[in-house]
Amino acid sequence: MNWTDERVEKLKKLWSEGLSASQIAAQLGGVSRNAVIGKVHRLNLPGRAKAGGTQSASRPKRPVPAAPRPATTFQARAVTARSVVRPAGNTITKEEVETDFETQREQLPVPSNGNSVVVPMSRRLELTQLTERTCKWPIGDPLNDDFHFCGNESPDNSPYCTYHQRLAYQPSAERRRMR
DNA sequence: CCCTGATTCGC
DNA sequence: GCGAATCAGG
Repeated sequence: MNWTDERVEKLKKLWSEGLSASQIAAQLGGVSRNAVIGKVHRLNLPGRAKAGGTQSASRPKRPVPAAPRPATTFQARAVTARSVVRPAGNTITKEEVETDFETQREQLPVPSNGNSVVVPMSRRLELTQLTERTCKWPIGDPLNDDFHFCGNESPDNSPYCTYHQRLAYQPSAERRRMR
């Protein structure tokens, strides 16, 4: 796709409106967010200001020396086999001394028995931010400006999160008597 | 992992 | 000039 005057104009407009590069790329179509960002820079459009000023201080002109693609020319030889005697038939993986940090799972109030009318909070995503694994359940009136999508994580390739999945695919209520 | 913008550099 | 690859940060 070329950067026609029209497209450049739209780019400028959307960028000035604060849309993200990926959002703009989505609207323009045919270009990646990288393309958009690259173009923005080439046009000398103002970048996104970092509020507060805490950042933007460090920015080495040349952070990347030169050695991106080493190709497959190295030999994996660093095998330091620790001779640790294991009980017969017990093959341990790798990690011997491992810092085991706790991963305490937060238990959300999700009663697995019947009475669960818990409506998950939505992430209020905009159409352009939906990805392959975000719930696409619409919320609100599309004509209203507060319209958004659920946006919570959806399993694998499902278009909806586990909650909205049920709403979307409610089995015909009367048909559980089969046996 | 998802996303964001910034930069470099081969094309 | 273009934008993929990459870096860096949230």
